[in-house]
Order: sequence, then structure tokens, then C-alpha cells
Amino acid sequence: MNDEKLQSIDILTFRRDLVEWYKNNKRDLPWRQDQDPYKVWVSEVMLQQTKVDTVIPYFNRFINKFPTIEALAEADEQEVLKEWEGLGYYSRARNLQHAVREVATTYKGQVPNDPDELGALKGVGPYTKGAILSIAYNQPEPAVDGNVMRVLSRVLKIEDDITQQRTKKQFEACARKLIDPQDPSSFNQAVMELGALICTPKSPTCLLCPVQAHCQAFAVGVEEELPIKKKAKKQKKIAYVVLLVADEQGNYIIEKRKDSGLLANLWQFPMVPIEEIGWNHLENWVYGEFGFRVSLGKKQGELRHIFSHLIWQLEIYEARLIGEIVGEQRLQLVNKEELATYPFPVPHQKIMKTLFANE
DNA sequence: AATGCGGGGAA
DNA sequence: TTCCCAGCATT
Repeated sequence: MNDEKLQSIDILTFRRDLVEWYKNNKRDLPWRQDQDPYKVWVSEVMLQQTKVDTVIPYFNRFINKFPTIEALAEADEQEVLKEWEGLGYYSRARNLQHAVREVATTYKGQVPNDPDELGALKGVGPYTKGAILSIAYNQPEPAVDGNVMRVLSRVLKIEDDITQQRTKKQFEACARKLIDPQDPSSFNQAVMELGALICTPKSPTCLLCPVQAHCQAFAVGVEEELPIKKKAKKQKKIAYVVLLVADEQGNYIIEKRKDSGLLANLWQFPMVPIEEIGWNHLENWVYGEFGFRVSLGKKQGELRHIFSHLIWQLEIYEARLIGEIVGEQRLQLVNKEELATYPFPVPHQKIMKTLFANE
């Protein structure tokens, strides 16, 4: 379908110009030190929907703590989540460990180089599969992410909506034909590097672009209009009362979240969805839900946290614990030192910080 | 095909 | 504010 678009450029010189630019301009990134398939894998998972600069410190800490497949396979999930704390999309961490354990047992600790085996692993989708195969194993497989779709939509002047699955498959077909069979690793990374450094979403630096001469969008001045992307819908707002419940010794009650869905298996201070509960029923609801009684104390502040699909509006209250906690295994009563060893989502890390600042 | 899933930085 | 980032799983 896009064959006619592909014929509008000289594939051989496009490859040459792009890869040569990459070799002269690529960034020195921690996961480019070697081609260890495990490290390539970890980096690619961390880089899903996450910028390079954000990932670098996480990658270094993670590899330092879990240097090998075996080390990660043997770790506790809570340890892994603690290393992922703040990076977001926590199911990535849980899926990664799940898949690594499978590699340890089923594949004797060797990351499979077979596309079907690799793609069957939890958390390894079309992009990550192609990235590992090309970068670690130098196989000519496409690895199409947001960068690649942006670059190719401009170079080939493709005006289909890139949020559509159909469109992504078109790009994969194009990438498969464009990829340099002599150096798939450099080619794939070159497209992404170009997207990150030159062919940026806004104000691309076309004057410095190594493939400007090949770019159909630049030729007619529509590079800023591409790619075409349908807008996301607005986030839903949810209001919570967050309870800072301390006992006489200064231990705080924390709660482990469910093992699926938002922020799965992370910890937080108890939260009350106040809109649906109502202030009048707060204490009773807390007793029914958590098994402890409180009396609401002073308001400590407010916090707004924006997720990609919803917004938390948090009101933080002190609360006094009355009596005992009756058998709730997802609750823990911990002091401040212990608090720091549990994985928390960012808004609750911020709450913790204000807690410590007040003393 | 549509939706859920984090958090941050750039403009 | 808005965008969007080296996406994937689930429905």
C-alpha cells in the first residue's frame, strides 16, 4: 500500500546517510556499553513511553542491583518495584520479572532470539521484540515506536492517523523494507536517535537533518503538520481523603494496593473516595473497609496528581487511631525508617516528604 | 478498536 | 495548559 511512497526515495542512500549520521552523532548511553540481551531488554522496557534522560539513573541502579537474569529472577517482587519506584507503568516491572523467570527456567537463562518465543514473553510487544532482535542479535526486524512513526510519516509523507493499529502495521511494513540488512542494529537505533535529536515533535531541526534530501514532507513544507494523531480524551477527576494515621509510638498505617490495575502492589496511606462515601460516613466506612477506627484530625494540605487517564485530588488529614486494628493483612503499621523500604507511588512519596519536613 | 496504565519535561 | 515520550495488555 505504501510501496509507492517507498519508491519516492532512494533506499540505499537513505540508509547510508542515516546510519553514517548515527555513527558520528549517537549519544553515549549506559545500555550501549555492550549488547548483552538482558540489558538491552531492561533498557527497552524502561524506555517504553519514557524519555532517555528519565531512564538513565533507573537503568544504572537496576542493573547494579540485578546484574543478570538470575539475579532478577530470584528477587522479591517488592524489591523490584522499589527499584522501579517513580518510573511509572509499574506493570512493566512485574511483567519483566515474570518473563525473566520464564527465561531462566524455560530457556536456561538465554534470552530467546526466535521472534515467536521472544514475542510470547510477558511485556514484550512488537516494538520491544524488534528492538531486542535487532540490537542484541542483529536481526533485520523492524522496531516501530513513536519516534519511528514520526520520522517515517515525514520522510514518506504518510498522513494516516498514527493512533490507529492499522497505521502502525503499515509503518512496520515500511520499516521492514527500509531496514539496512548490513546493520539492523544501527539502522533501527538511528531512526529513533534522529527522532529524539533532530526530527522532534515540534520545531524539527530540518536544517541539520542527514536525510533532509530524502524527506517528502520537508520538500513541500508540511513537516510540522506530521504525524497526524487523534487527540486523547480528558482525564476523569477523583477526590480522595488521605489519612495519616499514627499510633502512640509514631508508627503510620499504610495499605498495600490490589494486585491488578492502577499502581498494583504498591503501598499508600489509606485513601477514602470521599465523593462516593460522603464526609458523614467517613469514619464508619474506614472501619468497614480497613478494620480500624479513627477520629479525623487537622487538615495537613492538598495535592493534585495527574495520571495519563485520571486526576487525583487529594486532601490530606491527620487522624487518631482509636483502639486496635482488627486483622487486616494488607495493612502495616510502620515507623519512618521502615516506611522508606516500601514502594510508593509519587503522590504518596510527596506526602511522606511533607510528613518528615514537619519535624 | 478502545481503554487502562505513570510520571516528567518541553514549549 | 498541551503534548508526548525507544508501548503493552486487556477487553
